[in-house]
Amino acid sequence: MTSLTAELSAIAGAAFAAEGLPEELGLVTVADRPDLAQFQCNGALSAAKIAKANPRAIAAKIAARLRQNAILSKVEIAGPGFINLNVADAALDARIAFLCDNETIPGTNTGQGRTVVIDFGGANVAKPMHVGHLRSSVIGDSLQRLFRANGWHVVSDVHLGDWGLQMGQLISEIGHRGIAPIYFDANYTGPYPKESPVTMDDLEEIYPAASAACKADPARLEEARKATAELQAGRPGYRALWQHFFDVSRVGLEREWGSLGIHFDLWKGEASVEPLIGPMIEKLKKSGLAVESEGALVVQVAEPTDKKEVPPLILVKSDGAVLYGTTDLATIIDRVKSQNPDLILYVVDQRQHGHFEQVFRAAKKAHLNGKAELEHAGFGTMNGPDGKPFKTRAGGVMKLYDLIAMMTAEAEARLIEAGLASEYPAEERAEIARKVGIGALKFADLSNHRQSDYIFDLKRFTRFEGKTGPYLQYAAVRIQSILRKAQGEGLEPGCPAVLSPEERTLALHILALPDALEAAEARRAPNVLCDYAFTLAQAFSRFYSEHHILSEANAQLKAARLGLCLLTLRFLTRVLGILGIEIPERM
RNA sequence: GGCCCCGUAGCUCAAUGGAUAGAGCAACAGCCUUCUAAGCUGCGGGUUGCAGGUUCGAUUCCUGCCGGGGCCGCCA
Repeated sequence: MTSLTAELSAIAGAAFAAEGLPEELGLVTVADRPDLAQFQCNGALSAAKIAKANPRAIAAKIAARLRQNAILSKVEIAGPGFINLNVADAALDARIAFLCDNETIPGTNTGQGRTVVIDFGGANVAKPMHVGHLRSSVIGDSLQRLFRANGWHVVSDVHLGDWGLQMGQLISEIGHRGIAPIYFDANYTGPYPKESPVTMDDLEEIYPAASAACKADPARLEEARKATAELQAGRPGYRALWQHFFDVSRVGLEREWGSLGIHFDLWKGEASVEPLIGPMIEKLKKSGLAVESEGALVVQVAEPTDKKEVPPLILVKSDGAVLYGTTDLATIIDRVKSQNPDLILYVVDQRQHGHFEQVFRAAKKAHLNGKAELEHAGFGTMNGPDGKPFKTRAGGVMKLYDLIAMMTAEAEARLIEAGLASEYPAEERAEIARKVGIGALKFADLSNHRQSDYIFDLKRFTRFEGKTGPYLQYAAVRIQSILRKAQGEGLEPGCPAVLSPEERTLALHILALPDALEAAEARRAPNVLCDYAFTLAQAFSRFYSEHHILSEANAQLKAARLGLCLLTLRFLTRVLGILGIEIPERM
């Protein structure tokens, strides 16, 4: 599906070219002034600079050429040289008819089969997911859906944190507690029990205790460091214990992400690239990139042009253990080898920007990244009402599970409060509340600009009025309801025709989907799609309040309007789907 | 101290260098014997932190300052 703006840009581009001007000047966008026109082209203004000519004179020449084209019903010059354009209703009808005849799900093909690896999720083994994981999960998932819609081959990888100091902390804590002495017996080499000595619940208690112990006692921290290094060096008991942590955690994490409708293609982690680390370090040493500094092995990544001080990337600590920069580097090697991607996208907290800069520089210096662009798509934090990162009332970190439960409960309270879904079976109402609660949370998160922080506001997010997830879900549900009723009356949706201003605005917005998809991809910005979905729902609401559909006497007109309902529903469902938001059957 | 991000309506947030800076919430005034009023229509609301610069044109790009957040070698 190509957008109207793309079609018009091509037409205007040809006109500029015919005047001996750059074709790119023909870029046509949706008008900033809907009161004046549907579309605009600002190329004459830029052309004036290039050709050192009067912009209005250039605009006049372009306009004369554009008027030859039947797709345009209006071509006007305004202000210093804006070219304002309207598209003929017949042209709109033709394009809408094409969409109705084709069941293909609208998307674009900016990807053209290129491969992108998207690294998101950011969870750690043995640690419950908390609110800090929400944004990476929700934004990352939306981006993987978006890139797929745009014709990319997407490989999503959860890249679990499973190889750092926290593993050593857990191991040494378990050693202290004497829970499973067999794993600590240096003389015993296996086999080890198949059953994990700890459950996920155990780990959730043990990890904070281990972390606190290390904070309070330097000796314990030293122990944890030693255990980490030994784990990485391959001590069998520790490896076996580690495998139990991983397996137990994965079950819990899959359930948790599953409840959010989020899935990963790969469940790799830092540890999975462990076999690549040794050879990588050898190679870096040989090439002279890896050098010793203050007892550690590092790669210098500072550039003479740097304004700031860029610290070296540490590959191996003085105690022999590796850091996440090391595994990140090895992971690039793994991904290039197994996927040969064109792009690797890291959906990780903005605060780690410096870290990725180091890793990317090191990777490029060592030519590890193949043909892949390396890009950090950072995001801001979800804050509490005080503007500081979100905490529970007690001041602790809120678990993601609890946050979702809170959203769902609030959504159900709102449903009951509004007297909705009250006659539905309790089970269905709970399912609606789940979809609405999660939809509210995702939409609130995604509608903010990715890089900025935002304030969590339970009441505002779950509101059914305004720019919220529930409003959009409701808009879709309402259309579904009309179509169901129509079906009950034996009515078939027909091909829409643009007859009224409301229908025209709605049709124009439907045809603008590719622009939204492309802009969202280019900026890695789901909020663009949130805007699109909201504006689409608003345009539909205006159409809906202006034209009664089922009571329309003219059968042909009724079918045409039902067709517009169906098309709007398809597009709304599609966009919400890319945002990872489900629509209930009814509400 | 150095560097990065942010500062837009009362509140929460948008806006590839373009016209009169937009939404939502809140306030006010209308619209339901008809498809779910969780909606629609109308109405206000701004020195885009401050001061310069580049440009025909700046919320956007550059410089400085003020304010908030973050990062700055052996955690992730």
